[in-house]
Amino acid sequence: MGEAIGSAKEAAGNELVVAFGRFLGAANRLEHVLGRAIEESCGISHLMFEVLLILARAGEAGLPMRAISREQVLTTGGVTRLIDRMEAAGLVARGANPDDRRGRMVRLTEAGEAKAVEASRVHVENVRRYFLEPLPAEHREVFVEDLRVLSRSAGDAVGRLR
Amino acid sequence: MGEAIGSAKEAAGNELVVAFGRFLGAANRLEHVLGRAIEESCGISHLMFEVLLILARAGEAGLPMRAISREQVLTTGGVTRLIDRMEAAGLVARGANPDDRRGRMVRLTEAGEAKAVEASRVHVENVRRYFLEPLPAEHREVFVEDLRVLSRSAGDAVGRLR
DNA sequence: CAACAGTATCTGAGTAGTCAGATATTTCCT
DNA sequence: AGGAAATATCTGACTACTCAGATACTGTTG
Repeated sequence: MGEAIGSAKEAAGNELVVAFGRFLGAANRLEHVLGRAIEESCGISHLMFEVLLILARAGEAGLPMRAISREQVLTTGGVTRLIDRMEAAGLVARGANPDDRRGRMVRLTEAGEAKAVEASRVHVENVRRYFLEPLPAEHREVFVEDLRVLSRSAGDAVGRLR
Repeated sequence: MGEAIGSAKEAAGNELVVAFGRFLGAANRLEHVLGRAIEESCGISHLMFEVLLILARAGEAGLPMRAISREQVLTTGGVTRLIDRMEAAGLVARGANPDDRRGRMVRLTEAGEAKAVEASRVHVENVRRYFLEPLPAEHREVFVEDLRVLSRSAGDAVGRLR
């Protein structure tokens, strides 16, 4: 029975597909534990952290909700509820969208900005300490470029798939 | 305010950390849509698919539940419930563990094996079509090795972080 | 071997997402 | 302008996880 799977993979795929599968799993687990780490030291979920970063980039005026659901792996309903919680926690504020009265703008509060900075520090530090520094030295340079290509290719694939 | 984040990242990190962050997000989204694709064409969730593969590798005797929660991003409680559903769907069966009467063994049913093969085909085909084939030709070869290093490094990081 | 710490699984309660449908507003077409 | 189709957000009902605590067994240690 193991053979059945093995041969299905052999027939349709190759080394690369298998390596890719393992790799996606590993990346996922890593993001998972990095998210946990932020949660424990900063008290915000991984998704909240991503939203804080998105809003920090957006500046003073903030963004409509829809912009957040587009950048995230979250439905619009999920964004509504996530922003509800972040608003309750004082990290963001909702306001009217002057250009479109269906929509609303979300922007960081002061506390939200502070939390974004704090969580970024923790996150960057974790990535460095637990992933980058232990990386075999001969790979560190090569990876910058590969990571870019991988990110872009993965993004393209996501676009094609949905 | 965008500056605050920017400089926090600059201070603690570098190109690599930023590239890495974008990349992790992209990998995650990709796994997410690949999971969706399987769900739509095979009627099983992403996690069920992973469990099917794990059990297919394990062979006739199956595995104790604990082995599954170790390979997955799932708590033991989550595994109990996932296996409950898979059992209800006829994909796996639970049995006694002769070596340890606290635990139970989980193994694939015939239907589970068939589903594993079916879902593997779909998944491999999706990875090839949407990710690998569009990959710039000059990267395809290089990546096999890099993916391995990345998978291992990510796995190590996960181990260190938790 | 009795007690106790440890491990495997299950379960009740709580939380965070999904989906589908409601509402308000905009956009586009004629 | 008038009305249909599209879009932005919110909500109720549902699902699938987590956490903590219960139960049952195992392994260790004095």
